[in-house]
Amino acid sequence: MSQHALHSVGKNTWRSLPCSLSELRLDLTLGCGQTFRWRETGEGHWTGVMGGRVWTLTQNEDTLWYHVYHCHGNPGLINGRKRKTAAGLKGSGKKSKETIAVKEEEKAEMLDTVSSEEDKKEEELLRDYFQLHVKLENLYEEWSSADQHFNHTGNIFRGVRMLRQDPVECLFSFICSSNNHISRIQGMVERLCNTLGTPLCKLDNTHYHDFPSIQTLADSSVEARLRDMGFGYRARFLWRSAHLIMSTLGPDWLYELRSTPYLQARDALRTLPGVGLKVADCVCLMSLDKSEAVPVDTHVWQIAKRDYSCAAGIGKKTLTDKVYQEIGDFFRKIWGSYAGWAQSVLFCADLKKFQKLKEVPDSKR
DNA sequence: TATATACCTGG
DNA sequence: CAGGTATAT
Repeated sequence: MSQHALHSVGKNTWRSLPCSLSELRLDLTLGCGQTFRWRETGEGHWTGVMGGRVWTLTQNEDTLWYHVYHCHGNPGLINGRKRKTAAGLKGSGKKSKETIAVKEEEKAEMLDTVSSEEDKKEEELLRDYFQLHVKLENLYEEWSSADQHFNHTGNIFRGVRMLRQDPVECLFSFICSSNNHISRIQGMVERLCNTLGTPLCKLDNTHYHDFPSIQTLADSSVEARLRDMGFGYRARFLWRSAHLIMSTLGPDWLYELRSTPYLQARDALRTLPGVGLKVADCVCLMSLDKSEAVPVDTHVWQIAKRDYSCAAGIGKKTLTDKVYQEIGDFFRKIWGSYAGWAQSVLFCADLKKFQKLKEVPDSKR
């Protein structure tokens, strides 16, 4: 029997949020390369780590379903206090027969209170992670009326949504992404977590770990260990960035960039080794609330030239800082303050693994 | 300000 | 060559 939760089997352990497929498509949103931590563990079931817990998510037409694992030894925290598990409470309630009735009632109540607090917190964590307060359908409408090409692609690729990721995970994952492809980045991030992250729980022989802390990444042994794990020259970038943050910038520095204006935050990130314009924009867009940040890689550059006849950098071999900025400005002019979100839709639509979605269904031929 | 080149590793 | 960055010219 599968330890990964299946919605068809254990419905009572699942909670839900109303959410349509045009507001969120899990397969596209979790598989388009903005995060490297989610795997499809069952048909339409996505399992990953978020907010220090292990989750499985699935959805149907109008509902997002989620299951949170509360594994033994890692019960999660409530206001810094350990969650009281049903198992723990039962264990302490075996003293005398007479008191059992009362005690059980008290405990049931306590468990209720505790778990409803916990439920609320988990729901909030999920809403925050998927930024559900942002009405994606409305944005698609705006982008579509401003842009014919988006109108076409957006109709096929609905529900591609920016995540609000943890800045530490986002930064160090994207330092791994330079001159690299998704499948290898996924493997690297997985090894990073498995070796240096706090273990959370084990499901069907898969161990889930939290993303390592900056403190852990700043340890002097890290560069060599990562090199041994096949990180190549990125091992040094990771360690040096972590070390710079711990020794000079301070552990809160990254989080404070959430309330710093976009260009200022991007420049700040670029002072870290291994962080250029592209990586800085990814971190800005995907974890620092900068919806206008447009990460321009060679792929997005192609899209600008091919689908928008964008003249920026035409005839140039490499993406200079100047051309990079021009392409971002070009898209911001079309799409406005959520340009980064729009860019991710087109980026997603261009990925090889999603090309099959572009095939017209037989019924429409 | 703008190219060229090296950098790790694996598909 | 791949969803770049740092360095030297």
